[in-house]
Amino acid sequence: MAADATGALGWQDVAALARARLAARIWPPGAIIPPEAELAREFGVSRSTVNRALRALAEEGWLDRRRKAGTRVAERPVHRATLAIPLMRDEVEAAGHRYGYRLLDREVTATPGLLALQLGMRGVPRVLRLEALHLADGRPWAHEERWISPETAPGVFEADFAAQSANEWLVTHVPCSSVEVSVSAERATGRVAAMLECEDGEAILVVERITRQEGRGVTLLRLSHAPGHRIRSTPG
Amino acid sequence: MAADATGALGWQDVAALARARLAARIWPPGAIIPPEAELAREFGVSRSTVNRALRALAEEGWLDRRRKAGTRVAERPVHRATLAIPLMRDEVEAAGHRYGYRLLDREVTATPGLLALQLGMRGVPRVLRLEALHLADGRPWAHEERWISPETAPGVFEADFAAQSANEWLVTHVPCSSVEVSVSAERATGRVAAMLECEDGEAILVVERITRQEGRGVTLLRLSHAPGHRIRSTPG
DNA sequence: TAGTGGTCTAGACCACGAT
DNA sequence: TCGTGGTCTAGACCACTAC
Repeated sequence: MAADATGALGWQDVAALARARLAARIWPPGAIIPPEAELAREFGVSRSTVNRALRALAEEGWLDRRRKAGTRVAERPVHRATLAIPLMRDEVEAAGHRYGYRLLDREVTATPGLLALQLGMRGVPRVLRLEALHLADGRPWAHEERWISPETAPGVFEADFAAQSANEWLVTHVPCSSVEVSVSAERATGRVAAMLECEDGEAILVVERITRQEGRGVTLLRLSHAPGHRIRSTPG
Repeated sequence: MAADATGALGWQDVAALARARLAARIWPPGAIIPPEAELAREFGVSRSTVNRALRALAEEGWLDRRRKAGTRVAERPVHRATLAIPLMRDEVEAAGHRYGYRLLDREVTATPGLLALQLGMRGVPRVLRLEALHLADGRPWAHEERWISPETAPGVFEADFAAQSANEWLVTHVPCSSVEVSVSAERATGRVAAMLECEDGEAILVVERITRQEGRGVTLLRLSHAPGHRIRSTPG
C-alpha cells in the first residue's frame, strides 16, 4: 500500500490520484476517462493496480465501468450510507445501559398470506410468532414483533425464547446472508404504546427487517422503538 | 468469473464454496480457517484468486482477517444495510410522481455554534440557510431546512436556489465524499406541519444528513417527510 | 522469528458490447 | 469486429504480529 520506499505507487495511491482528478473536474461528470492500460503507463504501475483502484471508485459510485464502452464518470454520484445492524443487546450496551429482555408472547400460528409473500415462503404452513420487549436499564427500549420460518430456521419451535432473544438465537443457529430494512414513523397506539410506556399518539420509529438465507426468508421483524430513538449511519 | 469451459474456478466460485462452508458450520464461528496458500492448493486456483474471494467475504463481515493471525470466522456477522441517497427529484419520480420544488426562504446568517461544531467548520463566520419544499404531484413530499458552508461550496451565495434545489446545485458544483445520516421520528408541529399540510402531532420521519468533502463539512440538511413516508434499504 | 495476509507485476485469455 | 474491462496465474516482496 502507499508509496513504498522505492517510490512506486500502490492501488490506494492511484485511487487517491483519480479521486483528485474527479474533484478537480479534470475528469468531469459524463466524461470517459483513459483506459486502464494508458493510466497504467502514465502512473508507472501495472494494469492490475489501476484496475483495483478504479474498481474501488466504481464500487463507491464515482465511476461507471463497462467493457468496451470504457470508464465513464458518473453524472451524479449516488451517495450511499450504511446502517449497521447490531444485536439489540450490543446496541443498548453501546448506549451505556444495562440490557434487559422480556418475552411477551409466543405462538405457533398459520402462516399469514402477506408474510408468506414477503418472505418468499412456499408450502410453509406454520410459523412461529414472537412478541418481546427490549429494555435499557429496566425501561422500555423497543417492542418487537417477529415471525420466524421453521423451514430456514429448523429447531425454532423447540428453542426457549424466554431465556434468549430471537435475535441472539438466530445469530448462533442460522447463518443469514442478506437483510432488507424499511424505516417509518408511526404513532404509538394501544398495546405497543402501553408496552413502551408512552402516551398514545407519540411519534415512534418503526423498523421492519426481513432476513434471508440464500434468498429464502428466515424472519420478519417489526421493531417499535421508544420515543426519541435515533438511527445513525456508520461513518464507514 | 464462474467456472469456464475448462472447469477452472473463478473467485466468485471460491467465495460461494467458502460461504457454503460457513453456512454448514464446517467453518464454525470463531474458528480459524486454512491459510490462503492451502485453500489455493485445495481448490486448484492461485492464491490471488483465493485472496480476492476471502477479501470479499471479509468486506461483508463474515471473516476477520489479520496477518500472521490468519483468517477467523466472525463470531457474529454484523449485518449491514445500505441506504441509497438519491436526488429528491429522482426519488419522487421513481415513486411515479411529478416532481416539484419551492424555495420558501433564503438568508445569509451568522454561523450557529452547534452547526459549526457538527460540520467541523472553523473561521467560517456566515453560512447560507435555505428552507424549501419538495412536492410530488403538487402535494407536499418533504420539507427541507439546510445550511451550506461557503468555504467548501464557493459561489453558493450567488447561486439561484429559486430555480434549482440546493441538492441539484451541490451535485453539479461541489464534489462530496462522505455522507452521515441520522433518522428519527418526530411529531409535526407549527410551520413544518403547515407546510406539509398535515395535522399537528402527526408522526413524521425526520432525516438529518451531513455531507463532507475530504472531512470538511459542506452542508447540513434536515428533511421532514410527509406522513407515511418510508425509507428502504437497497437490496444490494 | 516465522507465518500469514496485503499487494504488485507481467503476461495472458476471455466476455461483453459499441460500432 | 475488436477495444475495453474482468479475471486468472505464478512469482515475488513486504508488513504485520503472534509466538
